[in-house]
This record gives sequence, C-alpha cells and structure tokens, in this order.
Amino acid sequence: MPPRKAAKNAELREDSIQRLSQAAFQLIVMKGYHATTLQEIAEAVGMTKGAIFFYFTSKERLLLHLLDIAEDHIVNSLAAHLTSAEGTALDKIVAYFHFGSWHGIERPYELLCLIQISIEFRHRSDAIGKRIVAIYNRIYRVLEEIIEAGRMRGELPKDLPTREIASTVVATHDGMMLEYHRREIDGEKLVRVVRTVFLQGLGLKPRPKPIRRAR
Amino acid sequence: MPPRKAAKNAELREDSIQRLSQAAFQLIVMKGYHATTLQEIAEAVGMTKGAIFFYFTSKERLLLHLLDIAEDHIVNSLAAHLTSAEGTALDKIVAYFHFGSWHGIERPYELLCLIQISIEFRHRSDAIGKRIVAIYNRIYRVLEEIIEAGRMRGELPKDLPTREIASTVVATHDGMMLEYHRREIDGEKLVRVVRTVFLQGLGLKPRPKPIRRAR
Amino acid sequence: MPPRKAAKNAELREDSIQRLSQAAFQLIVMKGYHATTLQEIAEAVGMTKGAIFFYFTSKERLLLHLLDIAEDHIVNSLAAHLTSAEGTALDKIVAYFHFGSWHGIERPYELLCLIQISIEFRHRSDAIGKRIVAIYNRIYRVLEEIIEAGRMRGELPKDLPTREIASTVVATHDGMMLEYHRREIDGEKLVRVVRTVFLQGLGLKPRPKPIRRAR
Amino acid sequence: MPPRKAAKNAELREDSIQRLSQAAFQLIVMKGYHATTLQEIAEAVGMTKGAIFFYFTSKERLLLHLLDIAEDHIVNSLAAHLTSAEGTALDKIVAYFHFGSWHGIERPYELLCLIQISIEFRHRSDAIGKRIVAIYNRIYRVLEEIIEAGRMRGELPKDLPTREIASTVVATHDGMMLEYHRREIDGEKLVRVVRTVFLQGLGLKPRPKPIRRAR
DNA sequence: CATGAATGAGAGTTCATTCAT
DNA sequence: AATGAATGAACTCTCATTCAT
Repeated sequence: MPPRKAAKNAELREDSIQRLSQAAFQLIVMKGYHATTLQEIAEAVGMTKGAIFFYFTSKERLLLHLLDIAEDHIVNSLAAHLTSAEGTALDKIVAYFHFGSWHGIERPYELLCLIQISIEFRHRSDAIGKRIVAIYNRIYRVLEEIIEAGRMRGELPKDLPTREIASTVVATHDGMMLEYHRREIDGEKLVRVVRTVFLQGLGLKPRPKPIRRAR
Repeated sequence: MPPRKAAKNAELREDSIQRLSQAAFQLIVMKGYHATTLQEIAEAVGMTKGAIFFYFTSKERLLLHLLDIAEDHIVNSLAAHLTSAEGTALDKIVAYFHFGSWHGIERPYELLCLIQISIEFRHRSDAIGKRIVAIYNRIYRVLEEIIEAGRMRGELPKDLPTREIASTVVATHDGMMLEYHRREIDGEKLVRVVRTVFLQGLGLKPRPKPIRRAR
Repeated sequence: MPPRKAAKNAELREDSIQRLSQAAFQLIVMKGYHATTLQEIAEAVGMTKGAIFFYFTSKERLLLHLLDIAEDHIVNSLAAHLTSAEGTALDKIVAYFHFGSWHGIERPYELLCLIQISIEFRHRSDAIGKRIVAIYNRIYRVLEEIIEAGRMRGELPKDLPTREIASTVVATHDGMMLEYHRREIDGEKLVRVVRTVFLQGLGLKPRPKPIRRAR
Repeated sequence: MPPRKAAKNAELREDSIQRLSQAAFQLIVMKGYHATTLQEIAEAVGMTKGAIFFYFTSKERLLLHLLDIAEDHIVNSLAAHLTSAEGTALDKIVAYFHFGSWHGIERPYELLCLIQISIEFRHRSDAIGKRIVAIYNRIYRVLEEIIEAGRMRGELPKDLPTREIASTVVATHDGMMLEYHRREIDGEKLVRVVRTVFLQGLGLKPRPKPIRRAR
C-alpha cells in the first residue's frame, strides 16, 4: 500500500511541521525570536534540534514560514473582512479591532508573533526585515483604503490625515494586543474601551463648550 | 592634590558611564537587548568590551542601570506632571500623550527602551523582568489615580472600567511610540490624531451646529 | 518464478551499486572524500541518502568498495601489462605513463580517486589508510621489479636507487594526473612531454640522430 | 610603561598567531583542511577554539592567512631566485626542484599546504579556490618565462610546448613532494633522481661528457 | 527495495565574561 | 582606568546513521 504509506508520511510531515510551528509561535511570542533557541522549540514538541533542520533549513527559514502562516491566516482574512462593500469606515475600523482581538484570543500567537517580529526586526533589512515590512504594508494599505473611502463619504473628520489615522489604528491595535499579553486583563473589556474611545473619544459628549485646549 | 585628582576621576567615571549608557540606549532601541552585543556598545563609544565590565558587572546590570535612568527621567517627571492638582482627567491624559511624545522626540531612547524591554522581558521573572514590571506598575498607578479622580468628578464615562482605561492609554501610547519608530511618520501629526481620537473619537458627532434644522 | 525474480533483484542490486559507485567516484575526485556527502551521491543517482545504507553499511565501506574496484581495474591490469616478459624497463615505464594516461582519459575517476584518497588518507592508520597504502605498495612493487630487472640488464643507470626511481615514476605520474585535472591541459601533449623527459631528459643532447644516413 | 606593555601584547599576539598558524599548517598537511578541526588546532597550541576566533574571524580566514604566508615565503622567494639573469633554463628548473625540496625539508608545511589545498579546492570557486589558483598561476608564469627564455637561447628542445613543460615541472615537483611525504623516503636521493631524469632522461645515453653540473 | 522521518555527535561560530598587565 | 588576550558555555547548523513503514 504505497498510497497509504505516502499519505501517512505526508500526514506525519504536516503534523510535525504544524507542531514545530505552533511551538515556535508560542516561544517567540513569549520570549522573542532572538531569545528563543531551536533547542527549546524542539524540546517543546519532543523532538531533537536536528529534526528542525529536516523541515526548515535554518532558524531564519522557520521564522519566514511562521510569517507566511501568519500572513495567510491574519492579513488575508483581514483583507477579506474589511474590503467588503458594506459598512462605514468606522464600522470597519471597529471590526478591525474586533477581528484582531478575536484572533488575539482564539489564535493569539500568530498575531502576536507578527507584532513581536515587527518590533524585533524594525530596523533590519535582511530577509525577515523585508518580509515583515511587506506584511505590515499590506495592513496599512487595507486600512488606508477604508479610511479614504470613508473620508469620501464624509464619515471621517476631514482634518485628520489618512496615513496618521491608519498608523493610529495599527498602533492602538498592536499596543492593545501587547498590553493584553502584558497584564492579566479582561480582553473583552479592553476591546470595549478601545472601541468606545475610537468611536466617541473619552470626552463626555454633549459637550458644554467647544474647545477645551489641552496643554 | 589627591582630592582634585579623585574628583577628576569621578568625573571621568561619570562621563564614561554616561556615554556607555547613551550608546546602549540607542542600540537597544534599534536592535533590541538580545540582539545588541557589548562589543557594539563599546565600539560606539570608542572603548573595548572589557571596559564595560569596569563600570558594570554584567550586561544585565548595565540594562538595570538604563532602567534606573529611564525610570528616573521618565516616570518620575511623569508622575510630577500628572499628579499636580490642576486639570481634568482628560487634560492629564492628553498631557500624558504629549509628555510621552515630547520625550519620544527629544530623548526618544529612554522611553523607547522602556517599551522595548517591556516587550522583550514581558514573560520573564528574572531581575529585569521584575524591574520592568515595577516600572510599568508605577505608570499604571499614576494613570489609574487620575482616572479614578476624574471619574469622581464626572469627567469620564462611568461605564468604562478604570483598569482597562489605563491599559488603553498605555497601550495606545506605547503603540504610538513604536509606530512612530516603525514608519517614517510625522510625529506631531500622529500625536494630533491620537489626541483627537481620545478626546472625541473618530465618529462625526452631531457637532454643535448641524443640529440646527433648517427653517 | 522466485529464481527469476531473484536474478532480477540481483541485477537491480548490481546496477544500483554500480551507479552509486560511479557517482561516488566522480564526486570524490571533484571534491574530495571528506567534502562529499552521502546526500550528494544519492541525489546524483536519484536516490535518497537512506538507500545507500542498503548497499553499503557506512560511508567508509562505500569508499572501501571504490578502492576495491579501482584496485581491480587499475592495479591488476597494470600489473598484467607490465609484468609480461617483453620490453625493456624503459619501455615499461613509458607504458606505465601511457597506461595511466589512458585510464586518466577514458576512465579518469577510478585512477584519480586512488590518488585523491592516497593524499587525503596519507597519514591515517584506519581501514582506509591501510587499504590505500596496500594498493600503492603493489604499484611500487611492480615498478621496482621492473626497475631491478632493467638494472640487471643494464638498461638503467646504476647510480640511481631503485626505490627512488619508483617513487619518481609514481610521483611524476600522480602529479601529472592531478595537473591534468587542475589545468585545462592537452593530455596527449602532457604525456608526450613527460615521456620525452623521462627518456631523454630536457637537456639538448647531441642526439644519436646520426641515423640520418648520408647522401 | 605603556610602550612596554603594548610591545609585550604585540609580541604575544604575533606569537599566538604564529603558533596557531604553525599548528594549522601541520594539521592541514597531515589530515587535509576539511578533516582538520579548529578544536585540534587550538589544542595543539594549548588554547581553546574561541581563541582562534579572536585572531581569525573564521576557519576560512585562517586558511587564507596560511595561504598568504605560504605565498609570501615560497612563491616570492621562488620568483626572486629564478628570475635572476644568470643561468640557463635547465639550471633554473633544477634550482626549482632544489628550492622546493629545500623548503620541503626545512619548512615543509607551507609548501605542502599549498599543494594540499590546490588539490582539495581544485574545483571550487570560493575565496579559497580563487586564491590558490592565483598562487599557482604565479608559479606557472615564472616557469613559463624561464622556459620561453631558454627556448629562445636554444637551451630546450623546440618540439615541446612551453605550457606543458611548465605543467610537467610543477606536476613532477608537487608529486615528488607528496611522494616524499607519503613514503619514508630519502629526500636527497629523490631529488637527485628527479634532477637526473630531468636533465638526461632515464635512457642510458652515450653520455657526451661526464659532468654537466647543475646548479 | 527504498523512502522519509528523526537522531546525535560534533562541527564552526558567537558572545558575555575573566584576568593579567 | 582600560586594554587585549583568552575562556567556556551555548548557539546554529551539518551529516552519517538508524529505523518504521
């Protein structure tokens, strides 16, 4: 039964890659890429270091594989969700937070891994640096399109620049995810606060008078 | 003049420590703590690796020293600014963003170093992990006091929990700082967007006028 | 028909061994034994690493097998050629160069493999070291017998020691083969030069040419 | 006394580099480059692996350093010896053998290292492959110039091509050196045989006059 | 027969750290 | 006060080898 055998092997292979990837996601999110050793990853799935090199040719390639997965799972479905026709820009931005937080809770590691790597490789121009930048650029693009469209329809304040709004959304989102992992925090509450803030600001609204100048 | 000489030596010592610290701040912010080698730090100030051990007993102690500096410069003055009697909670939160961004632009490295370390050592319980948690806890405490006080005075929505508001503020602030460093972004614009969002939300509110119905 | 099947299997087995050996010869000659991996050898014949262990119990045994082949093909036929009764010692030495060069051109890998291994394992006393020494000793013995016989018949200068003449022949021959592979060189020209040198030296002698008959 | 100290350190450095290089020369000649580990080299001089990286940034760089030394000591002085005005081409070729054998006996490792590396890296185009080819090309060039000049003066047979004569000289020389190391052989006798062969061939010629003294 | 998964010993390399000077 | 030499532990990576299928 060669087909069965082949199938079994393929399964095994997929399973091993899967387990190694999951372990790597977790460890990288917990300790960072540089502080995570292949030894730890291997041990986490009950293999030896050498096994990693059977599936990935280097530590860097393993990480690139994780980025592929994360991009696929997160950015792709994000784009799919947010580029649909319906909904206002604000709806979509809120959806972005919800989406992220959903991932952050159900599948936290892929999302956090992207954030972690974007921080660790912020200023590097090697393969990983380029890859993570490309991934983030996709996110920025999706958001900026939403914002532009919203602005056209008058759903957003005209005096706030697109690029900086997108950055604010990403910054808040990533910061929120990190914060969620930094403290033991009620994720749902956190999202609710962020959503509220983004929708209404923190100000008590029926505002008595126009301009309260800060500072 | 042994005293004079001693004085001179002390000065020299301070100067060396100062220069090493600055270099370390920059490199850690750019590359992360784990990816920064003592070699690089030493070279950046024209010394050799060995010299660092004359001033700091280990790489870890060097980092702890940086954390001391950063706490002193940032958290202390932050607390001083924000615990003053005047101003509403919102004013102070806005000031928090401004304060951070000011530091982020004038003396970016100390602030970013705190953020970087809080991410790299998020889940560690060694000396550094404990230290960075302690520093962040001070920040949370300051913010939560402000928020509580504001809530008492009715300046903040009652349905948003203090802890999560503080987390949102910190998350947004840290995310914003990282974002500022991740992209080439106009820092002032970014702050303005964040401030606006926090104050008013992104929603187009029934601004005072529109309501005026025709006729 | 189990016998037929068995026969077929045996054939297949021989064929696989044959192909692996050829690939190994080539790769070892090109890169050296240590720098050649079983992976490469397997790939060169479209197998996997593991398959090699079905035919050879170790990399070392594979090499020993190659040495067997090379000894069989080269040293045996060399001995057969050179120990025949006819011809002077000089004829036979020339034949040695020709023989070598013939192998070197038609079947270069076996011969070069011997040379390569004799260099890589010169100073080792493991199985391979002993084997290659034994093979070379056979060659020396054949040559020394020829030389001794020639000396008896007065065909060779008396003042040159047998052992060193044999070494010179081997040295020149091996050096020539390596050189032939090191540069892009016209093999036939090279052999001609070597033969001429060995027969007449490089000195311009009042050559016996006199044969030119008068008139 | 900073100068003394500096001097001492410089001495120490030179000494360590020297010792490491010598050990590396020997081991590479005995076992080949690939089969020699940095561990062994370090142990041979009573250091640890790490020390090697203090002086050389990689195993490859260490080898390149050895090649520099060897080129300097051998090829340079070879060129100096052989490009002098006096002497016939034959004298110089004989001198080449003598020179080589002198090096081979007094400082055998540098010369043998060149030969060894030329064999191990014959077919590679990395930094080492290029380096060793460049070194050999210098040798060929020197020899070919000598041969050409000799041919002009009628000192060499006209029917033998320059390139192949040079190759024969190099091949014989290298082969001789390897042979010298392969067997326990009387080096002087070996050189004498080679010299005689090159001058007169192995044929018993009606020697015109007894002694044409080489050198 | 042959594969592909996995191992484990050991290689080259990095880097914080020590220490004599 | 500072250097440069050297260490040693830990890392990434390689490769011959084993084995279930």
